[in-house]
Amino acid sequence: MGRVTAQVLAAVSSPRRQEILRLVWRDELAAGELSAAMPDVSFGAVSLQLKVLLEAGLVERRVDGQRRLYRARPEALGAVGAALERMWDDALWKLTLAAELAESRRGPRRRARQTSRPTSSRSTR
Amino acid sequence: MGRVTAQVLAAVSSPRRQEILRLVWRDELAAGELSAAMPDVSFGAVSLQLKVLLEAGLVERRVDGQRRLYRARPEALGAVGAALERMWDDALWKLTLAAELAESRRGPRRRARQTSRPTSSRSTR
DNA sequence: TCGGTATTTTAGTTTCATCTAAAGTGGGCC
DNA sequence: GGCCCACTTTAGATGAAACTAAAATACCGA
Repeated sequence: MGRVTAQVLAAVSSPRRQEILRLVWRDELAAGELSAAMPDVSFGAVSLQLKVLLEAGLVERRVDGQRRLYRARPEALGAVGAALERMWDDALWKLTLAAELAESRRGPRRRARQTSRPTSSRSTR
Repeated sequence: MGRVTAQVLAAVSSPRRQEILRLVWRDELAAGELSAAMPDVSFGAVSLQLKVLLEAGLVERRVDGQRRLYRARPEALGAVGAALERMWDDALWKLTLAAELAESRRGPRRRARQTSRPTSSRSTR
């Protein structure tokens, strides 16, 4: 099991990054697919959070053509990963997720999407 | 075992609060004794962090005369608590703590201590 | 080489956690 | 009451995290 360091705790403490981890916990997703699943933040913001997670060793990246596929590394999270899974299974958690994300917002409030939605690319690969 | 919520993760993610938790992990300490053990922050700052930990259920408070004794609640942290203990045992952690505390500082930089050091009160109780 | 798509990085903005200093609260003792 | 002591809370300051929009980079196919 991976060692839980202060860096790991810091990376996992952000609701936004928890959301990303949940989305790539079992299956890998392209950065754009992740971004599409989180309509309230820009692609750039997602990419920056992925970088944080990558540097903490909490996700791994695989190149596929022009796409970058991300997948969580649960083994890096050890006991904290199990705690996250329990959190996600918890019904109460689902009810409070939106509120927590809203609370955790620090940057400027969103006005419109940066780019037109990624056109559910199915062609590459 | 206590449930690890997003609030709990947020509370343990701060190096300053990790330091506090470590100090009251086994034995209870008065707020002033805690503050004396952390000479680089004011009494007020310690009190505020204790409040955060208290509200997250990670410490408990006991009144003793004019003193407030704090003790960690490891059971509230479940497996994450064990991860913390491992972190504290790690030699590398000790080397990086100071740096992380420095990095995590957000408020104004310290010039002098707010009050004269608590005079190692041994009389009450 | 060119154009399009996918992603990352940069530059600049906003919000909030953390801090300090000082004021406030409350217990204990004379 | 009046004083001191231990602690908490408030008001204000500061810096870093998280964000957006836009520019830069990377890869592919024609």
